Amino acid sequence: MRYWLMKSEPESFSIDDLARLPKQTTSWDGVRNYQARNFMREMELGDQVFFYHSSTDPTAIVGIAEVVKKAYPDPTAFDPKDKHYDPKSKPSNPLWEMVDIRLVEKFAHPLTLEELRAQPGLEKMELLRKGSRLSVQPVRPEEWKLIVKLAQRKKK
DNA sequence: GCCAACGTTGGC
DNA sequence: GCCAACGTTGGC
Repeated sequence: MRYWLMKSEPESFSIDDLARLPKQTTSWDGVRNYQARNFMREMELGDQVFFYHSSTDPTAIVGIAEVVKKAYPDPTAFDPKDKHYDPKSKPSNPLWEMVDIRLVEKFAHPLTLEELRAQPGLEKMELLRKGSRLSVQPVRPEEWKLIVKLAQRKKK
């Protein structure tokens, strides 16, 4: 099983939005970056995903989701009225794909980017790399375990 | 194939 | 709101 991190701006879609959905499941549509798409193609059922809130205050890992459907064509790419429409993607030859994820756990205490940066052992995390913009990225198992432990330990 | 221009992401 | 970093586009 592999571990991942996916970013979302909470103003468009937050972990609370995910929690409110039927079956607490959503399709991760709208990704228009080849590297991010390729990572989604690698995802297997049961893979675990950190849910990250970007462009907010504070930015933070706010919970865990899991992959419940493997990569399949993203229909928003076919819709001219959709914000993420891409005429290069045809139903006969889809360019963009998405996976479905289901909420596993919302952290009682989100781990902020600032806290992650200060944490020994996470220096190599893609999320913390300067200029990193990848919205779907792999997380190393040791990083995953450390972050989960921190989230459980954290008390205010 | 190079690279300047442009649009976007996302932390601050 | 600013702007650095990044990915993509398109002229040459």
